[in-house]
Amino acid sequence: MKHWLLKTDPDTFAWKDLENAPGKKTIWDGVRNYQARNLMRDDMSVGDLALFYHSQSDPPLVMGIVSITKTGIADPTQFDRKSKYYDADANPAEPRWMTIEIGLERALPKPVPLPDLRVTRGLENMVLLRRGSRLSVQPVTDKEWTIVLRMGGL
DNA sequence: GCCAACGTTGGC
DNA sequence: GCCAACGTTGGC
Repeated sequence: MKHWLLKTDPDTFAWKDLENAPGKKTIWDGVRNYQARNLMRDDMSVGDLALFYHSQSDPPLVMGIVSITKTGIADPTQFDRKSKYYDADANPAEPRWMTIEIGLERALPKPVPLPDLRVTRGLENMVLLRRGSRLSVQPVTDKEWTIVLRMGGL
């Protein structure tokens, strides 16, 4: 089983939105970056776990744990003219933007602030902490996973 | 609000 | 194929 980190701007979709979603599940739509897409399409499996991270908050926080509940989903927003993620070049026969469905596993008892991650030994190479890192879907090593969960009170 | 870093677009 | 211009992300 692999571990991941999913970044989201809470103004767009927050942890509480996941808590309120039917079945506490959601399609992870709107990702428009090829590297992120490739990770979701090629490397994620049902049952993998991911950290749910709020960017653009003060401070940015790791909020909780989600699981990958479905893979190989064509992001419906690419075909939706009314969506801000609409892609005029997307072809329904060969969808460009593939995504996943996630389900809530559990909230971290203590959400972990980004500044704490930055000063924690063992996380020096975490993708999230790399300079200029903007990737919204990232791999997390087993070691990093264990450290972050412990910081979060698990 | 600022701005560095990054990804994409498009002219050549 | 190069690279300048542009738009976006996201920490601060």
